[in-house]
Amino acid sequence: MLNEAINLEILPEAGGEPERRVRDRGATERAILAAAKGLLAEHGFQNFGINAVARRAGCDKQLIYRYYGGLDGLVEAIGADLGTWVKDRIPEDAGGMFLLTYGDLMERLSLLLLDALRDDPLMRRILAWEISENTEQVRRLSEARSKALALWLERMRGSLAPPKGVDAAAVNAVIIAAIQHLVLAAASGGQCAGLSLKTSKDWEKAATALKRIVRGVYG
Amino acid sequence: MLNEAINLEILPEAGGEPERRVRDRGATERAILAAAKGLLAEHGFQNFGINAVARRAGCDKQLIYRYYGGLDGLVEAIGADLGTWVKDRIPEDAGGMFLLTYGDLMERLSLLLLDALRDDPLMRRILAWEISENTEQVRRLSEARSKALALWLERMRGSLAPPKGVDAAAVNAVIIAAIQHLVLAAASGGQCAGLSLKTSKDWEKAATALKRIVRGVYG
DNA sequence: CCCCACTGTCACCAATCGGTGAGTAGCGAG
DNA sequence: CTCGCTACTCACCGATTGGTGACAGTGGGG
Repeated sequence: MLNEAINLEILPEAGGEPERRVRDRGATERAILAAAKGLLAEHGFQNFGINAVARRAGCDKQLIYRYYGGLDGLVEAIGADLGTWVKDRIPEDAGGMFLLTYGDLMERLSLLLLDALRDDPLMRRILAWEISENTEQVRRLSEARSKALALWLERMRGSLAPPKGVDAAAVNAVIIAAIQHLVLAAASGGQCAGLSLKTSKDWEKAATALKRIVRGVYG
Repeated sequence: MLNEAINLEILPEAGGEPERRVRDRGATERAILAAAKGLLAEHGFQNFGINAVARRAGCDKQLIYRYYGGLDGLVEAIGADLGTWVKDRIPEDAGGMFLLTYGDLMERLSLLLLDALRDDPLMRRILAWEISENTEQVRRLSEARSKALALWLERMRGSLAPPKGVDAAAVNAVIIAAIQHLVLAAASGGQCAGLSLKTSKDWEKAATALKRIVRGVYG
């Protein structure tokens, strides 16, 4: 009743807006995906639902069920999109750089990852989601993300080998953990463990500390 | 209607349970607080709401409004409780240990923090919450948590001074970030950046890597 | 031309949410 | 015993959730 009244009032002549949704499935699918990604990036997974996505995409939620098979399928589609993260973020000249030692490499990689995460809200939200929930939905997404990350690292690593006597896998995991948490904490609270992370000067300090740590283990 | 039916079916004789809630405000308040903490620890902040807490506490949600002024007040009460975290977790003999260098201290602190977080589900959930949302609710909680942590660190530090030429605050923040993220990732996905974190053997590897990192910066 | 598949819309469902106002039950003071 | 305070419960509110079935408009192929 109410909805009817509102629609009748708003729809017929909304000031020369696009008079009617064009019948273009592809465009609609893209709009839905974009809406989902935007919603996730801007507001996180808290109020992420069918209704919200449909509202933002400007279409009926029924279409989400039809085209993606529901939220799960939509999330999976986002995960598939995540594969492009690598090539969007990789500086292609990485191979041509003068990375003499494994320490050089890891220092550079750490800072690159830090910056990449720092200006990728969607990836951050997914990361946070991954940490807060453990549903099948999230697990799929997480898998896609971690695969993208692994690919990125692998590609950057090239032929450089880690120093012997160090469990590089474990050490790198710890370093990556630090980077991810720093970025997440900064994005939500502006600080981490008492260290403010707002201004670029703050970030310089953090980056310096990170470099020092990497150099400490890898020389 | 439905609720009525269910209540009539379950409440009157649930196998010799306490026949009736005793009129004891203090006990009820404690029950509510415990329910909230348990709910948060077990299922996270996702389905954390008035209804869920009241259901678990076995009382009407109205009481939560009356005694705590709603969810916000309840969360605040949880935050206040967090102050006790320190004395529950601190090995009191810490001052008597042979911590000769700042590196010794930080190594020990790192491992202690790692273990403390590893078996404190509530603290982990709060940490995750802190990272995923930025409401006033969470901010208060976060403040309480970070104060507890700071107190803990301060108490452990004693009179040992960090080495000169190192931004200890920043470096420690990075280390703490790493620890927190490792524990969070492990608790939700069982791994971090490809490093499995399930068995105690896995954790030994992580701890070794962490030690190596700490020693790398602080010698 | 008509028909049918496809795109999109709408109305409705049960369930749950946070929140509130009104009422009941028990205990202690007078 | 009665009164009144307090602990507690209940019934309801509007809003929103995920989900479904029926319908409308359109365009292309027979």
